[in-house]
Amino acid sequence: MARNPRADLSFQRPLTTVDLAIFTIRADALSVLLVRRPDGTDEPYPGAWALPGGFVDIEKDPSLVACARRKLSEKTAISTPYLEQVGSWGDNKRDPRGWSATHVYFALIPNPGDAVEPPQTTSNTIKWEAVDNITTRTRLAFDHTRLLLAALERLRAKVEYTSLPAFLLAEPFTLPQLQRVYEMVLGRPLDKSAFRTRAMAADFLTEDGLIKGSGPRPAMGYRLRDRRKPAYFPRTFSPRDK
Amino acid sequence: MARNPRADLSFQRPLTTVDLAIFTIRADALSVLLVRRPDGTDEPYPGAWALPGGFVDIEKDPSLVACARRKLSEKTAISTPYLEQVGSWGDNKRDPRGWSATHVYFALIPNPGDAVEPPQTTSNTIKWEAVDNITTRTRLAFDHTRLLLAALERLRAKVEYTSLPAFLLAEPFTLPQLQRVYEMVLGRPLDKSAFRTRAMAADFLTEDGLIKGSGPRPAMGYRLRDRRKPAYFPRTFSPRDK
DNA sequence: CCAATAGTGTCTGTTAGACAATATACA
DNA sequence: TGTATATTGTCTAACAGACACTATTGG
Repeated sequence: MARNPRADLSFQRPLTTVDLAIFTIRADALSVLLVRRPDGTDEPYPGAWALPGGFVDIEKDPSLVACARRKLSEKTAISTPYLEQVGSWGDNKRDPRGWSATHVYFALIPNPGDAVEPPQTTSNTIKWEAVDNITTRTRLAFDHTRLLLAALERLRAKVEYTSLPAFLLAEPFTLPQLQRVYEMVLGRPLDKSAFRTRAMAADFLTEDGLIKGSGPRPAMGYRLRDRRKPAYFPRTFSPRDK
Repeated sequence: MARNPRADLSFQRPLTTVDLAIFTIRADALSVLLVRRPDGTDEPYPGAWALPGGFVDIEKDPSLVACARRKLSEKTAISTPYLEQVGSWGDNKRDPRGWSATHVYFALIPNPGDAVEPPQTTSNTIKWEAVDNITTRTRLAFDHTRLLLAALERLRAKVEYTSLPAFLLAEPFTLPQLQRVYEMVLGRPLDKSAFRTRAMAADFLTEDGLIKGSGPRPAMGYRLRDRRKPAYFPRTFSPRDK
């Protein structure tokens, strides 16, 4: 009934975009990929840093997730990341070009080396930024600061009770490496023994031989049992004194 | 850069809709509001049951949430529900009228009595359906079965560790009533003593005088300390034998 | 043998769950 | 007083966190 008067579909449609928060570990810190907005007088936020993303192309993109994957591969050449939707944001203010709604995803990729920063990108159109440098006072294009903080909040919340950080490491990795990633994302130290107990109990790792040279004593290397989805712990991490 | 060739915004835009899973407790069961699609040859799924929702009206709706609230109040006359976004779904198949993306919210409202079913709606254009009757074989319009199951999954997941079910009760309510709601949503019994301990420890209730007549011994009535957002428990419910 | 990191063992406080016991209303 | 429900108390197993201890490498 509410749709009847508009069955002709002639009314104005909102702009539809997909934006991505692509996380990885770089320089011993959780980092996110930013791209520079193009210059040009008819472009909003020219030259500003933004999350990678853009309009849904209804010719090229069969779905929102496909659109997210396309934009991800355009920027990183990573084809099998962990990808999860954060949510959507839409109003008449966030884009000066008109009423727009964006669908936000976050991706976790292993430390990408140079796969993400081909030579020409030293021409500062793309960069990794440590998330600790992102605050509400950060000036990203559009409302991307807000979107990024929401993605970060989601990530940190789930890290408390899932194996998500494993997707930020290249395989094989060691348990001490994995623990360091947890600590970087959460911003607090974790007990070694408790961490190992939890990780093994969650049963999402398979042994893959000792890794030498990483320190005085070689550590066991592990691979993920299932790279598609994380394992869930029965409880969250929580310090005793809390 | 990816936006440059389209700076004119002349490309085709997806259809943008908002759909709602409005939950309440009815007839001692968790239920969801369904509306009947209008008849008419130019309407998709004529006469089929669907989640309430529809196109975003960029004239009337300043934002997606505002759009969700508008559609909610059109159907239920409830103005202060608990409202949470579930996510968004979009592809070229889900709506026969074209590439469409929908933003899905779920709402929790107290048992509404007749506020939701005014006299004329006995003309079967709107109904409450127990969620236990919803399966993947249910035939709702569009992909609404999938959307509803996602909303239900989200609700059930959060009920394990939040006070969300309290939003399904009219205030004041008793702890046994609240426990029954938890059990209805989760589909399993909970231990009385453990439930009370958790609820009181979470500190989201305020006493509101004894409620007589609900049984042999009157129970304490409670109100929510904050009707805007739920409390979070430190752990999930979990039976010992699991 | 020492330093450094990997990995394990032990202890203890907390707490959820099971279940028993008590409290309070109405008939 | 009896019955039904509300509310509290007790016991125990599980387990996270703290922290000490052992293991294994290179120098």
